[in-house]
Amino acid sequence: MNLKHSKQRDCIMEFLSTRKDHPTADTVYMNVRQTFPNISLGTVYRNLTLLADIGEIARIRVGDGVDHFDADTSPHYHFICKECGSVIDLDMEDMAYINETAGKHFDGCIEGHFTYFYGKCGNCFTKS
Amino acid sequence: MNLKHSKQRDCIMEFLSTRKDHPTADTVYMNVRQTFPNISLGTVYRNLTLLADIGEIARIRVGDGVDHFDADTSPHYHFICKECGSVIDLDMEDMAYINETAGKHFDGCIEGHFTYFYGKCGNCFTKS
DNA sequence: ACTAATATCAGTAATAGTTACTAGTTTTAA
DNA sequence: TTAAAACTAGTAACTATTACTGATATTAGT
Repeated sequence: MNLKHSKQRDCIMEFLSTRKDHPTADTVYMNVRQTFPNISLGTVYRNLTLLADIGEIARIRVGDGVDHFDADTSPHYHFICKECGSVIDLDMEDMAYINETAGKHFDGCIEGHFTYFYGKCGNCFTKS
Repeated sequence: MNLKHSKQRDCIMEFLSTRKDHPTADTVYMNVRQTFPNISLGTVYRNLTLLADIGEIARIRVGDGVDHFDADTSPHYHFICKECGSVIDLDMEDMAYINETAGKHFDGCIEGHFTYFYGKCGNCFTKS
């Protein structure tokens, strides 16, 4: 896969870098349109997929049926607010050790885990 | 929500109880059609959603873009095989304590977590 | 710089999974 | 027995995503 430079892709990447809230493809689309009014949603999807494939960004699936994207590819856990749906980074150590807990009575090979936490974010918690 | 009895729902529930492999709505549909050849896919979805809402079954989202369903509603973790995609129950203790680990530097309220493990299942592991 | 190869684009159509609508059928409480 | 309401099959609609198409932009080699 021989990459060529693309202004649209740069713009998508740059936008994602400014955000810590793990936007969806649609949010990226809305924002990138301020720079490229004619950009296609397909282009956004194609580039997000491409960037995720080459490891520049991370695709995050939190079970809400929509893919979220994160320019921070360092391993970290996420929190999803049940009220407002926002996806927030958690500051906590890696839990690789739970893979061994899981593997104790399992005959296959456990390579890793996906974990996300849910509840109420700071904002929604103080409101209620 | 006042429930009425329904043969179709019974059949769906009964089929799910016989399976430990967390079928998708489509798999349920295919199998229930052997008893109700004219059952509608919509009916299957509606009843799976209803049963999940009242807590009779669990809806499992493992990030493959398809909802899986489980008649075993006791809390337990799942393993997803990267090769064959099968969803397998894990025999391991609950890890409620990781909620506190996650909450240490977080200002909201952590109520729970979703975790699933991935790798190669026993079958696919011995094959390779 | 020029050109050819090809990655990329915008626009649109197609797909998959799921939910919503509709008119007719079952279930069940009175 | 009956009538309200939950349920059904069939179908249309919806959402998120991917695939297709002909035109455009990028880039390596001259």
